Amino acid sequence: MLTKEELPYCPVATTVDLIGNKWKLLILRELLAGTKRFSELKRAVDGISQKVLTENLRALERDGIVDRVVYPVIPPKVEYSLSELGDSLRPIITAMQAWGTNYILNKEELKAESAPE
Amino acid sequence: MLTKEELPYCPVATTVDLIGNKWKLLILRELLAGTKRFSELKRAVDGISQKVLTENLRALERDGIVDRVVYPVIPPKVEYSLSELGDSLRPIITAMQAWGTNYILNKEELKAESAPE
DNA sequence: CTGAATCCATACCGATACTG
DNA sequence: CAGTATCGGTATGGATTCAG
Repeated sequence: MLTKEELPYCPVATTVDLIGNKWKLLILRELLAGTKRFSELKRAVDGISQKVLTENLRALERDGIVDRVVYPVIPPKVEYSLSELGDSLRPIITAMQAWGTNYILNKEELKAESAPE
Repeated sequence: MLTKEELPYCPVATTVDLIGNKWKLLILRELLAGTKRFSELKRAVDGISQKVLTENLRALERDGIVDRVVYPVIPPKVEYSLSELGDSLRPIITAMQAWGTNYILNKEELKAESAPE
């Protein structure tokens, strides 16, 4: 967890430091839909390797955004979910989802205009 | 009804592809406040190098998010601003700003509790 | 002032092998 | 299944130089 002294003073920069990379944003998208096992996340986040997924989950856990629960069974079962802090990021992902949806829609409209039927 | 997995492309992934990196998000933060010259951006975005700033501005320009206006004067003067599309990203940055502000505030409150005067 | 073009270090990431 | 460790290629980014 970062201490206050290590944090940049700009709120946007603070947020960017914690979740401002491709993989973390996509992992958050998945966990906002609910608790997921490691293998589920691996399947859901397209193109991510096991190593990178692990690294990002560790970072999110360290920063108090993700909770990790290990079930002592065989074979191992580990569940990841958002902490309260993590869930509070929802508006950011929601805004990105809304923008992306619009972007794709407008793109298709333009395509339909320039090449009707 | 289509599930997220069945869609050709995820809206969040689309957004992430266009602006999902540290520098672009910080550049957007600056340009949302208004038109800026290259040197102003360089100064405002802490730690960015000229090369990386140029590369990211070119990418944002290519994607229709940023407008670039060159004034044919000596010394050169180039102004960057958000296009309409770029400005439509405002809710995302605003959400990040709000979250970051809260995060910092809560952090300071915790600190004050654990070490009261 | 803006920016293109180098060179070069290192950060990142995929693949693989191995463990409990 | 979940995770660590290692290796090596690639991408990223910083510093510098040159130019319009």
